[in-house]
Amino acid sequence: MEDYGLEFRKELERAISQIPEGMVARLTDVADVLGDRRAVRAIAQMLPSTDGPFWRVVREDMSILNDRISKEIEVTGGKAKAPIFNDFMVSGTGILKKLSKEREDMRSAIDLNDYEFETIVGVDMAYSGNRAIVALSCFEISGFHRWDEIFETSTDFPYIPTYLSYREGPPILKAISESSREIEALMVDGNGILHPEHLGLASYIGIKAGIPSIGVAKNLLCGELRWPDTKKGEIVLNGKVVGYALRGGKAKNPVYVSPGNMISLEKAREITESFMAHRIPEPTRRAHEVAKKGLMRK
DNA sequence: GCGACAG
DNA sequence: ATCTTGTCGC
Repeated sequence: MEDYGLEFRKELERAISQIPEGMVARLTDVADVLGDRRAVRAIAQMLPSTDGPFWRVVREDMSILNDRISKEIEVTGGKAKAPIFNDFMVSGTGILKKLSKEREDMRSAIDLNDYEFETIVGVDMAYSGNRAIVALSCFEISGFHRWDEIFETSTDFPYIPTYLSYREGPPILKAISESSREIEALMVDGNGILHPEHLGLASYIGIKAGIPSIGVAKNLLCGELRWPDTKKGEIVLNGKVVGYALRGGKAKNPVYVSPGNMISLEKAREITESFMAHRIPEPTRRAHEVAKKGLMRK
């Protein structure tokens, strides 16, 4: 499978290794080298296990991330007193720019027409360190539960807002291809076309697997929310309705539904609504439980 | 300066 | 996503 996790790490190490002794580099500048400022948190988290002088990376306000830098330069009040290095030599535009373009090219493959299916499979993941569990829970459209399956994998790509496809996409696609069951359609934990580039995890998986998919997220990633009535809200992005906010059961907070692939906005909403006895629709809800339990045993 | 940022 | 105690409500 695409090993973007390793590529991400290698690119980070290549950048860090260029920071000379006596200087520091800003986290945001390092993130820019990799292609997207949104990766700052992921990078900050990865730094301690990165080959090279990772301690020379500082925050925007010059506050240090690692004590080891105080042995090389002056640190006052937790802030580094050293010139900022930002003359990175880079071969390309950064891995995240490349991945962003990959999604942009995939966008034309999204099909928002309706296709028939009698069952839908909820997908979710649970993590424990490097260990990752993918759970699939199949339901009939009528609401009847058919089966559950779990797969053990791993993920190296970090969580970066808007790049979830590269963290959870490969493990999920692997599980789908390894499954011996018939998988007609998917309900994914994450967004479909409700995404800055109109291509979230649900669309990514739906396209790669070639089946209908619906995205259901617990938090709003982007877009503007409009509530014509109290039960259903429209999510507008770039002047278009790309999804709905739905409230299920006695829940105060809504979930955000958007079509992934091979389904219309309205059918994605209708199917999701039919599974909303609780806040989280049943397929995804059950997959979440199954994944969590799968992590426990063994 | 403040808000926003799927899992 | 994960780390985590008690607490409020049905």
